[in-house]
Amino acid sequence: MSESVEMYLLRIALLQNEDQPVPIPALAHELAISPVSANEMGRKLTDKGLVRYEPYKGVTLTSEGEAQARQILYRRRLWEVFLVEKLGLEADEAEDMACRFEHVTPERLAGQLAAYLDYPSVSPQNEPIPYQSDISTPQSLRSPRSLALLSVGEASQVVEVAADETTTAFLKRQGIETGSSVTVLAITGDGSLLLDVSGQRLSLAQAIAGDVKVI
Amino acid sequence: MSESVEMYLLRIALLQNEDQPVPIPALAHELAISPVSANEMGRKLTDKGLVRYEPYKGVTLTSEGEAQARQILYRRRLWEVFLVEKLGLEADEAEDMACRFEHVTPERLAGQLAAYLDYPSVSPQNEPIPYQSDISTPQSLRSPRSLALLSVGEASQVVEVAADETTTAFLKRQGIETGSSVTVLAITGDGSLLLDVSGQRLSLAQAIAGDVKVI
DNA sequence: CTTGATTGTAAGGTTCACCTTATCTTTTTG
DNA sequence: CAAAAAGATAAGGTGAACCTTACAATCAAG
Repeated sequence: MSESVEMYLLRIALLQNEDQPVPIPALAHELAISPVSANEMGRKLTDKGLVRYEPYKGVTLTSEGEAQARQILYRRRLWEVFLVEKLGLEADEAEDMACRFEHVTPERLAGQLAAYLDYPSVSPQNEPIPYQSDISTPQSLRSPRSLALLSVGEASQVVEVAADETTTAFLKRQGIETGSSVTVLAITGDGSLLLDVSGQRLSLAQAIAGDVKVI
Repeated sequence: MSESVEMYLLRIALLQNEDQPVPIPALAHELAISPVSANEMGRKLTDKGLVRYEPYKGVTLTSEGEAQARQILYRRRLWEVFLVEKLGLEADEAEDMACRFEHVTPERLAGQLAAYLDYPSVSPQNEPIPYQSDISTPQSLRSPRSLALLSVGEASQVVEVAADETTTAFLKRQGIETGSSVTVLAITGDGSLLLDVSGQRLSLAQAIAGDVKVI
């Protein structure tokens, strides 16, 4: 994987939230590259199976692409920690530098660096560091989103229940609280959901599903 | 300056000893590049004023080229120290990695790294680290060699005394230890040397001179 | 001093990641 | 719904750093 492919993947990962595809022009702008070139690269990445490209919508990382992006981000963040904590750089300089190092850091070395730094969990800017052990939750690169936004078949982990006390307590009794896993089994026309919560079926109105944040 | 230009310069610096031009085929071999390409690059470097190229002889660094090579080597060695001492890599792995980092390390960062490492004077393989302030001693790019190999008039710095304890202690009393400067005043037929060690004269048998490494 | 081995150079090709210009096609909006 | 704006794509180009093949110049050794 070339350095520029890595840059594309990482940028896409950082821009893509809520599973919204990243528009090519936005990507091009971020990477300071012409839209035509970004489009071209978009197709190359598609061929490599790293990205899904819906014209006029944008690109989305495949799980393969996301795994790669995660790796790169992991390296970048570790280097940021090193540069700031050990060498005393400013956070923004550190980001620039880390951006160079991330592309020349093999897996093993990243591991050794992580050990040296005592496995920090966040970068100097408080961004999370995606360790490989988190591979089971590839979506943790993304921000939490509402349960109501999942599509049928998607499985997620609850990270927050932002409802009133009664509702929260009710959901907890149904097995929905921070940390629990849910799978969307069905979505009705009015937006209510049928969930699988550790083997139990649960039906939720959209209004309530909207208060449950998952990653 | 591109990465590959840097690789050429560094390789030339490391191969070039005693001001002998480095033959293009040798350089090509070291860099695992075809002789034709190396020749082409030789001319490019000449155009940039980094190298002097005498056909059928080889290339020699200009002072500009040497300054660049020195910079790169400085970065590489610092990274080697870091990788071995802090991350626990083996010396040869460290060299490989350092070789990647050296090209993405700006001057300022190198300085900060040097400070962090407490300004080491040699790499894990005991190769000298050419700090900018050493510009007056261009031979420090080269590897340590035995004191016995110097010629009359040459001045050098001791980097290692690889002798038994008694000898090492004796030499230390005579002013010969890591860091001291020596000048060869004379060489006899049997290979023994007359040295100047900070104003004092000292005569050494070849057998002993062979154990003293200088740069 | 010629001949065979080195070394150099010319010519043309490849890949990568860019670029511009020009021509669609789709989406958005008045 | 039609026109303007946004986005996609096609075509062709650039420079860097490689490559191979082929031929020319030089050197070194008999």
